[in-house]
Amino acid sequence: MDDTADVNAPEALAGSAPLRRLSLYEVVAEQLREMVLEGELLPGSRISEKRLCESFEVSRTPLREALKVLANEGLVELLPNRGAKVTEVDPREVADLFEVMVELEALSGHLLARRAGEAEIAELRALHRQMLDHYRRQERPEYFRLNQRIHRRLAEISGNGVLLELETALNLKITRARYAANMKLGRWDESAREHERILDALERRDGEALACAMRDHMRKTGDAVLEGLASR
Amino acid sequence: MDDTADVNAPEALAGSAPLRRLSLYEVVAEQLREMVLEGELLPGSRISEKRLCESFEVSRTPLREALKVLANEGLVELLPNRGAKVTEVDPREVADLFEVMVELEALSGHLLARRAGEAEIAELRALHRQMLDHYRRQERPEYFRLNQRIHRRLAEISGNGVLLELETALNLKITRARYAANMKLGRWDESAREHERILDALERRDGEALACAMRDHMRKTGDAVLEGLASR
DNA sequence: GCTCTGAATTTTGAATTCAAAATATATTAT
DNA sequence: ATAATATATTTTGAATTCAAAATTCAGAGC
Repeated sequence: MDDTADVNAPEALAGSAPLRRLSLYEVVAEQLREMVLEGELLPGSRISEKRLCESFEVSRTPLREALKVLANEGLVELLPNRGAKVTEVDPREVADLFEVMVELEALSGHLLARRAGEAEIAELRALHRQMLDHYRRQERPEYFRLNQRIHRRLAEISGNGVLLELETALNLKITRARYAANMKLGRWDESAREHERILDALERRDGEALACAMRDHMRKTGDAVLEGLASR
Repeated sequence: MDDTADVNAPEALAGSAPLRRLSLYEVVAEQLREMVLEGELLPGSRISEKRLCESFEVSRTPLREALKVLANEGLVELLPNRGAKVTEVDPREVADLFEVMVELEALSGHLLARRAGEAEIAELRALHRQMLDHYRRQERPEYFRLNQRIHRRLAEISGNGVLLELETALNLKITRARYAANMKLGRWDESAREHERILDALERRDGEALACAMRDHMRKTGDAVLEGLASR
């Protein structure tokens, strides 16, 4: 307990400080989240508090608080008196997840057709065009990023805060399932065409068509992920 | 730090111990949850850690862990460096809540019609009859309890774990909104008739009708709660 | 040789302590 | 008397400490 020199490293994130009123446990939670999502911490593996404390250079208090947050998000499991483990990706649960997500997307579609402003539709169209550019240039990471951003924007513009929260939360698990299925993004072309359909319906403000398009898109994504999970 | 005699009170919950491997923070979280739901801690009020620690007779560590859990459930808000406050009941958010819940109920209905076993349908019918008994005898608390139990059972039997979790989580906030609207249960008669419709559709295994009935029931509940909230 | 029992060690749960931020109070100058 | 600043107190954030539970490992018994 004495070989590491500086226990407190206050110069850790010095330099630019736009707004860093972040509690320590929030920083740790975000790091952990990423590690779990990207598979750096493998599903099913036990989490040693000591190891993580050392790697993050924080005490156990904020780490344990962060673990509680992650547990509520369903990324880790807290076993009584025996620490935490990363939750397994259960295909059954993933199926349930998509079954719900599909309906949330449909609701989103109905709301969007009613509530989206002209400016917002234009913004989405612009994002869509950008994404297509990346598609043509085969720039996967950028494509993926824009894809995510469009979906988030759609949820935001539907104007229902609860819906946005739920979609965000479920999307966490979906992202994880994707990684687990070794398909950070599958179905480039198909997916792009489905997005086209979504944008079209939105511009026509055809709620029913939009709901169907979004529902379909999510359903197909789900099928692909589940297939990927099955063939491991 | 000296007037209270025993800091550690190990004889707190002695006696019956069917299984008590409950972490302290879980117990505290459950207590807090109840206090917030029942309005014992008023919306908007600041939470003093010291006061609560003393009243619960625990140290700040488990209390703070519990607060983090409640924050994720949306019952309290964590302000950086200035503690926690009970979240306000925002009619706008409650409206969003029901907008989503209505669709989740519809999904639940579709799944139920497909997946419920005969035995489970019989069980639900039995619970329904019991509830009607309490209705006839005007036993409000028992009626309310059965009502809740039926809804939970419906969610369970629909066989989608994610759906069950979401409905449970959202139901927390709905319960809180009900209390805030001073209507622990409104619409006895209407509600009973709607339940009748639900049971009928389920016994006929008419997915469409069941989804409609459940959707309607939730929508009407929402309208009533929102009306109650508006007239405060 | 294997299993079961029982210490020694490690790991977790919870209380306490220390430090920093925020709030309240007092003091002084205008 | 009021307002602004400085100081004291309280309250929160995070590290440390202490105790209890679980795990590991050794040895005895079969």
